[in-house]
Amino acid sequence: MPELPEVEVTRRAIAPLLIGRKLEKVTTASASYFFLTPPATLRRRLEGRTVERLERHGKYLLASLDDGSRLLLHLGMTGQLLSSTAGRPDAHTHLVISFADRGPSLLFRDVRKFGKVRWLPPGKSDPRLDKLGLDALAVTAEHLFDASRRRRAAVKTLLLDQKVLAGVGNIYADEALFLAALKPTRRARTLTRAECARLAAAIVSVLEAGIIAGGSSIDDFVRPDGSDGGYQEQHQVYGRGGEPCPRCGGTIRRVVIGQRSSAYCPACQR
DNA sequence: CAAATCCCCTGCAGGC
DNA sequence: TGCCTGCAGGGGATTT
Repeated sequence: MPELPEVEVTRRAIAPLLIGRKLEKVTTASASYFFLTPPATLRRRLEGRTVERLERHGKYLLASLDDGSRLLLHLGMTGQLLSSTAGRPDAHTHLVISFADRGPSLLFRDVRKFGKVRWLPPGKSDPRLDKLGLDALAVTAEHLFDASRRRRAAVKTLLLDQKVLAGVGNIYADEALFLAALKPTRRARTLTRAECARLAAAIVSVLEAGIIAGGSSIDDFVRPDGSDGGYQEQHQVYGRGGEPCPRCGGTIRRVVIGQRSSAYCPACQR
């Protein structure tokens, strides 16, 4: 499932596929939950435009076009942005963008349709973007400490709240909490400044390692060239409930926190 | 404001 | 073999 590292890996890979190229033809699937902007409007607004920049905000991608408008993309659970050199469009391909230079096209596939695409007129933003908290790569101990003071909820819930921290999802939350030796069920407001410092460092560490490894390829994530990321091989606890803890050998426990499965070592994480 | 719940969607694993 | 159920989960909307 795409989180900050997977979105960043995707951004870096598709930036050269988008920037400076003129969008010639946009092909869309039928209207669905996926399209926040109706397909016909999307085609009309995009065709003929040139992409100038491609930025990441948390788990969102934002492409700036040459008329001042912007294209907002979210990969949801199973979204993939692919070069046409990596595969043909199929029943799960909702968007195909071809370019005036006749080079490789860009495909947006998403099996579960939790992904989103929206065209933003010049000068207009989107509440989804406006609500985002600090980018997770820039997290600090102070930020976590301040944000957690009024929170009775589990620290893991805090990490998953995109209004607090933008980019962390279920995998990297579990991995960061393991690295910081903090139990995911700990009440956020009970964290000390020292623990917040450990947690902030752990978050940055696992996210950067995830980017370097090319993301975590579980479920559907693949890189835009079709290759798998490698970070799943470095997962210490995520998806490993019942297996031995890599640090102490005890058994990793699986619990549900805020409707999400979580894995942690009861001995190592307090 | 925080927190809990439901829902969108599809593929797959497990049970019988 | 095949049907049915439950589960995975980002995040918005709604309710408490």
